Amino acid sequence: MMSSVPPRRRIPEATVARLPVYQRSLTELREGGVATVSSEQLADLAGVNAAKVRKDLSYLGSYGTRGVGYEVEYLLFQMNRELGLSQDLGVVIVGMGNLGQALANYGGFGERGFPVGALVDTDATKVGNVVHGHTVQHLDDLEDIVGKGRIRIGIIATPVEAAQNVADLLVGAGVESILNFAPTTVHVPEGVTLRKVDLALELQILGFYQHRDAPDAAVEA
Amino acid sequence: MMSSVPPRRRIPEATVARLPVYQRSLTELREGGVATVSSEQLADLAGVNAAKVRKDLSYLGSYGTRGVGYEVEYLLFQMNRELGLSQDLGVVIVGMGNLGQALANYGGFGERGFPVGALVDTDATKVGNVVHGHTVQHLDDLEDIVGKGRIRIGIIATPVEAAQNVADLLVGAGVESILNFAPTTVHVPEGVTLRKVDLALELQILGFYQHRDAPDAAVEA
DNA sequence: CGGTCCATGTGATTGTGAACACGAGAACGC
DNA sequence: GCGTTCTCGTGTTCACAATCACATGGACCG
Ligand SMILES: NC(=O)c1ccc[n+]([C@@H]2O[C@H](COP(=O)([O-])OP(=O)(O)OC[C@H]3O[C@@H](n4cnc5c(N)ncnc54)[C@H](O)[C@@H]3O)[C@@H](O)[C@H]2O)c1
Ligand SMILES: NC(=O)c1ccc[n+]([C@@H]2O[C@H](COP(=O)([O-])OP(=O)(O)OC[C@H]3O[C@@H](n4cnc5c(N)ncnc54)[C@H](O)[C@@H]3O)[C@@H](O)[C@H]2O)c1
Repeated sequence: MMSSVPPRRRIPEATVARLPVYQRSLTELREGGVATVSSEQLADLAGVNAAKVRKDLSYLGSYGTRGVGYEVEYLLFQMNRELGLSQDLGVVIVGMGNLGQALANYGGFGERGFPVGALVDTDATKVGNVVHGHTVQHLDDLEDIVGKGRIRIGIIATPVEAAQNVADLLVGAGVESILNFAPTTVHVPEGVTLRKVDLALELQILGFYQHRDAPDAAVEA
Repeated sequence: MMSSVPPRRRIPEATVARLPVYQRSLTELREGGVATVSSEQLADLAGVNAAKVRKDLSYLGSYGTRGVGYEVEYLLFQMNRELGLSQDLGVVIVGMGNLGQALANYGGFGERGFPVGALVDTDATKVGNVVHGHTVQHLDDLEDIVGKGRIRIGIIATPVEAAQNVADLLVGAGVESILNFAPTTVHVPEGVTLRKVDLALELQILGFYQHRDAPDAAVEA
């Protein structure tokens, strides 16, 4: 059959990054029993300006009502469809150290459509442990784990030295999206989406602006 | 005396976000005993292209040698100066749950010039505990903690409900930079820099592209 | 049923960052 | 000391994102 969703205009990357924020705000509104919302209200909740909200939402289609606003329920449905929330994408976390365990214990991923399907490590003292209901498995079994567990996304929470190797193994096992927490550059083949989260880097950016705004503070002992 | 550092051109935000990546790569090169590096080599290490590296570095000044490359040691010195690494900025982590503890146990922040100076929570069963050498203190004492500890940056690792309140308290205590991990929008007054890290949002972005590239996978049960 | 109101949706404009191409200039060999 | 070679530094061009401004069209009232 034909594709049921006609290929709308391509959605700009910057907009894609904001859609989940709107989605979160809309979900809160729905919980609160709010039926309709204006672009201005939504902008305030999401921390952006109203014009941007309207432009962003327009990429999804014309789901608002002029003079009134957007119906929360309907807009949320359309957004979830566009974001692909209709299907859950299983996640494997590689590296069960401080960070990996915190991530594994966090319930927020499953709630948002990303159930943690498997946990992996190489350390013999960690393999076999149960974390948040999942038994930690060995990296050597990654291919099986990913294949059988319908895993679509990999999270790298290993030390820097192992990151590239783990990424290669994830790709080899069929994972198409990777989120990397190790503070290093990893390369992936085309077709695989990689995003990185570097917490120390975030602090450095904050530090830069603080330094810039008050450079003389450095003088003070 | 006059300002020793003449106000060079304003550095674009996108460049600021990349400088720490270069810095990290340069540090690795220095460890490896490499004396000079070309923009192309550095680009490869940082995962960007050579032209961007040159442009970015040019905002710091002309520290390269044409036909040769950049002297690692000297460039690193200049970069650290620009990034303000000469002075350490103390960090307070608010919320000692899964994530907060993982952050507190992480040694990478101190190494990069951001020593964790204090840990804070409200839960009576957590206050008084020692995590990674720091005694967890109560949120009520935040103002004292920030003032006496020369804390300049606050990290919010509390549940969503508490995030805005904690941010307000941090600002009230004199913190000028905040890194927020709670998946919610928090507002801060002008003059305070806020950055957010939303891990579920990162997964949603990955999920979007995966959904887009293979939308029919949704059909498959 | 016509008029008014009001927030959306979107073309136009402005601003910012990425990519490109090439001139500038330092090292090195002859 | 001259020419060659190599890589930086940067002006220019192109692409994309933010912002603006207003026409559009549905809702609602009388
Ligand atoms: N903990 C934090 O808050 C934090 C913050 C920022 C960045 N990071 C980064 O996240 C990564 C993990 O940090 P952490 O504090 O959890 O470190 P950690 O040392 O506590 O844990 C690392 C885990 O990875 C496992 N491991 C090592 N090699 C592996 C491999 N090849 N395959 C699978 N597992 C492997 C180890 O056995 C260990 O359990 C590091 O790269 C760190 O720089 C952590
Ligand atoms: N754990 C993760 O991997 C993870 C991932 C993504 C996002 N987050 C977000 O990070 C935040 C923390 O997550 P978590 O898993 O550590 O939660 P958690 O429930 O384990 O810990 C929250 C901690 O904050 C403390 N707290 C509550 N109110 C406080 C207040 N007003 N002041 C100070 N402390 C307070 C609690 O006592 C608790 O110790 C949440 O907003 C969560 O959504 C966590």
